[in-house]
Amino acid sequence: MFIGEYTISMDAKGRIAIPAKFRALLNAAAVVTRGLDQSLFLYPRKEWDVIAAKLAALPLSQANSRAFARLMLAGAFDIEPDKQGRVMIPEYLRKFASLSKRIVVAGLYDRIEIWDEQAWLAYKATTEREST
Amino acid sequence: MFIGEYTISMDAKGRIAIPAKFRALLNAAAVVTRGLDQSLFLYPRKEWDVIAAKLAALPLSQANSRAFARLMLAGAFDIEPDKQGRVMIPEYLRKFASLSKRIVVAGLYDRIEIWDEQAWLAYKATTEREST
DNA sequence: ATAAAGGTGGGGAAAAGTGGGTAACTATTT
DNA sequence: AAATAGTTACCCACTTTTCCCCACCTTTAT
Repeated sequence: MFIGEYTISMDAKGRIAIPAKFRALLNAAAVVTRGLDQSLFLYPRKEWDVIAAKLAALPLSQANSRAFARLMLAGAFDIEPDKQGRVMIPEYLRKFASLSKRIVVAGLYDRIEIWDEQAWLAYKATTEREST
Repeated sequence: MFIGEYTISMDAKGRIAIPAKFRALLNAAAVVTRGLDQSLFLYPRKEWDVIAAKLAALPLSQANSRAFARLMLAGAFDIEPDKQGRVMIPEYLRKFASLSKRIVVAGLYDRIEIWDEQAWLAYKATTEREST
């Protein structure tokens, strides 16, 4: 199970080092895709296969579920860590999540989310404010 | 069952020594999370698994339940005691509970709470005043 | 009173994270 | 088809963090 939040940095080449705790659970094969709230979702290959099947099964009749499925399926990208355990995030996904140097990687049970630090802090601040 | 209240200290490396009475009940696997009122909750692995499964089952499509699950899951952290029975509290959780050197660890039936001593004393003072 | 167990502090080795040079590979252009 | 430019990934070097281990101090139990 993925839990916890880590602040790491993305280098000039668009590489990020997946935290060691997560790396162990990915067995060297994962899929990144566009997520919700300006974040990226990263799934282990096996999980992704299940998710993709579910997305494909969503009713075509509803505009919002169709849009959601399209967002995630079309944006998906296979990644493999290099020998140092780092992964390359493709340019279009970096742009989608407006990733800059400081990145937050969060474990959310069956997936990992990748955020720009600023966006993450802003998101946390607003949700904390709302829930009090 | 966790009972009792202990005052211990956190060292410069962010480590705290879980009281021996509690350590026995954790069987070397636990999860810390953001608690209520500026405290942290520490659950044995089994207890946590139940909570996490519930959080993961919340609908991803709804913004508020998504936010709740995010904060709770990303805020959680797997801890393993070192050979001396101490655990490292990650920086973001230390900050969340404003932990400084003096720490209070309290047993609350199925979980352990971790407080900064000042916050604990302040909390106790107000609740005692209110209940008389 | 003495021994044993629990708590505290810190040095140092190992692991994780970071940055950048360079070779290999792809694609595009002439 | 060859040349060039651009991208990818392997490798090395360096910094930071984590964790193991030892030493010592305090408390509890016999």
